[in-house]
Amino acid sequence: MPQPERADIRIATVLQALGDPVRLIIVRALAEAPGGVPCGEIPLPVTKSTRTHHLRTLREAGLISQRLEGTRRMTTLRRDDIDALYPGLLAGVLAADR
Amino acid sequence: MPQPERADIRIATVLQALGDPVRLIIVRALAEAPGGVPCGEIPLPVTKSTRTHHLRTLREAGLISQRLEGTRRMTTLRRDDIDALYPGLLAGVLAADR
DNA sequence: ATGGTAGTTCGACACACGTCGTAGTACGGT
DNA sequence: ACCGTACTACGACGTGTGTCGAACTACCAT
Repeated sequence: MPQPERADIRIATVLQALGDPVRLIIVRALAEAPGGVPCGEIPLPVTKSTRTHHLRTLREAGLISQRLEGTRRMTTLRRDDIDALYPGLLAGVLAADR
Repeated sequence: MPQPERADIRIATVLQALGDPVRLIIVRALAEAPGGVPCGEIPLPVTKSTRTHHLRTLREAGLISQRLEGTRRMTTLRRDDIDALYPGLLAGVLAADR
């Protein structure tokens, strides 16, 4: 499950990852559940494989972290890392009405 | 010079516009010059036409505003609008070292 | 063991995107 | 009037991206 260190996270990659409606849904859902969520439980208007694709994009950008838990992949937002690198960014994104 | 009203700015479009290295250079340069800058004066590693393309992307996303001033296009960051819609977002982006 | 649940991987496909060069427009100065 | 400066517009090209279905893997329960 490759995932960048905090020092390797790039702002352009993070912003590009956030700039997709489906991935925004994921990030918003994860922000509501600080303990993490089985990624399959987030309702998304796409198929399983597309879901996997978006989760990989977010993970490789450094926005989320995934750990195996039995047959599920527990997904959490890396809020501490993102807040440390880009203070206010997530708050601004999550505050958006549209 | 089409440019969205504040109410028509979409977070996904804004983030997608910010998720490009060249456009990040532009936004950072504009953030340093609150009064606006002739867009040709920002050093960019691309040709004129590509520069125009990126400026249009930023303008249509609602991030910048351009007004004609003689033969130059004065470009300003719409910081008030973005800060009002997504408080902290620009601060986080601009705080990024990498 | 068997089967079901949860995800990933692999092509494939259409479309969007960044880039360029060339041509065009518009304004200002000489 | 003419020319230079500053940018925009238009196509073209290669690459990246979001989407899907089908096949595969891993784990748990029965």
